[in-house]
Amino acid sequence: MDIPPRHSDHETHASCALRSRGDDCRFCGVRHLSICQALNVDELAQLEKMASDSVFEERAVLFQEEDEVSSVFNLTAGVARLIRSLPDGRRQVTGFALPGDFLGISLDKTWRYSAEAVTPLVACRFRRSSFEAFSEKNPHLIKKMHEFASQELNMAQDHMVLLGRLTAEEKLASFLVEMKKRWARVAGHEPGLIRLPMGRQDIADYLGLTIETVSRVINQMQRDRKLVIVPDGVRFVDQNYFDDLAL
Amino acid sequence: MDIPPRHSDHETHASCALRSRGDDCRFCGVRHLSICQALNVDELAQLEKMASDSVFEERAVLFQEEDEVSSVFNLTAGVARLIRSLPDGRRQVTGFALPGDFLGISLDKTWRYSAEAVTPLVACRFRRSSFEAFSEKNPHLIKKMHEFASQELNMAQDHMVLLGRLTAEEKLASFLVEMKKRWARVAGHEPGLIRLPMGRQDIADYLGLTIETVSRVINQMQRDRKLVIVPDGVRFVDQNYFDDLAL
DNA sequence: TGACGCTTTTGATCTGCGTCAATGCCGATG
DNA sequence: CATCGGCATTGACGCAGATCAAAAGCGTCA
Repeated sequence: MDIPPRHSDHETHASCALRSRGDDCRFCGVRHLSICQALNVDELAQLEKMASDSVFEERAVLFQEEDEVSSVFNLTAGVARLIRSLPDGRRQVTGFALPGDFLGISLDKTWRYSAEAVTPLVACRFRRSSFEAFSEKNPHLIKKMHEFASQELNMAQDHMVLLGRLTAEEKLASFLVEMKKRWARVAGHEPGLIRLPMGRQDIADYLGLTIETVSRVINQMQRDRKLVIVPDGVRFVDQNYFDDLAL
Repeated sequence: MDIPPRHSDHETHASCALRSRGDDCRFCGVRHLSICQALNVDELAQLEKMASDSVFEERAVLFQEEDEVSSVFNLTAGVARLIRSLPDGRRQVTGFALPGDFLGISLDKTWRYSAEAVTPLVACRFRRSSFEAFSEKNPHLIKKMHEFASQELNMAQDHMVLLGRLTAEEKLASFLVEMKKRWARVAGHEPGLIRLPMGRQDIADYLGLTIETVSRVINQMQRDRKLVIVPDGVRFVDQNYFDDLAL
């Protein structure tokens, strides 16, 4: 793959290979998953004029907690971790963003979390000011954003139950079932494989556990023939076991 | 006035004494706190025609998880707990609703959590169908609802950090600081008093702890002269202690 | 006034998961 | 191919908070 010249830190602009949206929003692979589903072809064409594809390499920082929101992002390829940090270094991963997910749904002035690329990723980027102006003129886009935010709120509440009331084994089972469901929505995934591109530490910080506990529980599940660990993820052997344990 | 079906034997209709909105939304005590702040007097008058005050007594159930959303509520007086339950009885309190809070912001078809009155409470009630129709015609109301949902999402993410990464002492400190801030916005609160109308079990289920731990930590704080426990709440003695510990 | 029911507090003990430490694994690099 | 650095795994041990149990407080009611 050819690597384009860098513009800032680890960010680059889209080359053909990683270009997911392509040159035409109408043929965007995540259009039906993303907030763009609210738009007709005309509106899509208008929005496209404001968009620029951005490519981030692994570990690149999309934005930091407290930063001003100068751009919002529509993820088209790759995975990002969303992080809240405490002054002493403790971290909570509040979520993982997958293709089709929108970052900046709240239209707040500053980011309340950081986002980092877990894998190389591509995002459709809008300047906040342009995007906000466009949404002002398209109430049904606001409505769609509200639907997406509501969905996120529901997921956040699910996650509160997980963090507050589940055991380590239940947390892992819920996480794996969640990832299985979410990958199933993404075009081009291999059914059966549950991709886990994030490291054990990210999983631990997502589930309110330590890396050691995550490792122990997953490996115990493998020993008990509930799953097999494969490169880049896991495969379920005993789906019922997971369905019974998961939230 | 046409009233939607009741969910609970404990529900009654508003009497003068508990009536908070009164007969005129323009003079509503929580108007400036609630989504109604998005509306001008004309719109307010229209919305008022669709509203009915509902009074719930302590422990009354406003609605249950999985129920169809037939009404949405704008809390005008009192406190509610919002609960997600697991099949085996474990509970997570996902939040406490205070005056000015809106229940039903997501416009989902079914409730994702239950709501129960912690104190006697009054809510301005709208049939979902009417409210949704009204919001369709008033895009700036949708925008305001989106702002409120975004704010809730931020609070939910804060709470994930609390549940996943704070110690019991830090959780209690954060909770008390949060309640102090939230009561400060409600008209008629006594400054200095942090009202805790919810029981220890509710606090425990909110913080992902047991009732015993909540009791022990609060009483230890009192022994250490960080706060004093008073009827219906606590008072801070050492504000710095709480500011340092809280999220 | 005393008995009842419910919530809170307090004490004793237990345990799930964290902490600390070592080892293993694997891809990158010279 | 050997070395290195980052991540994952595994084991031994400790502790924060859960569990179990009992007592104390407190509002209600006959």
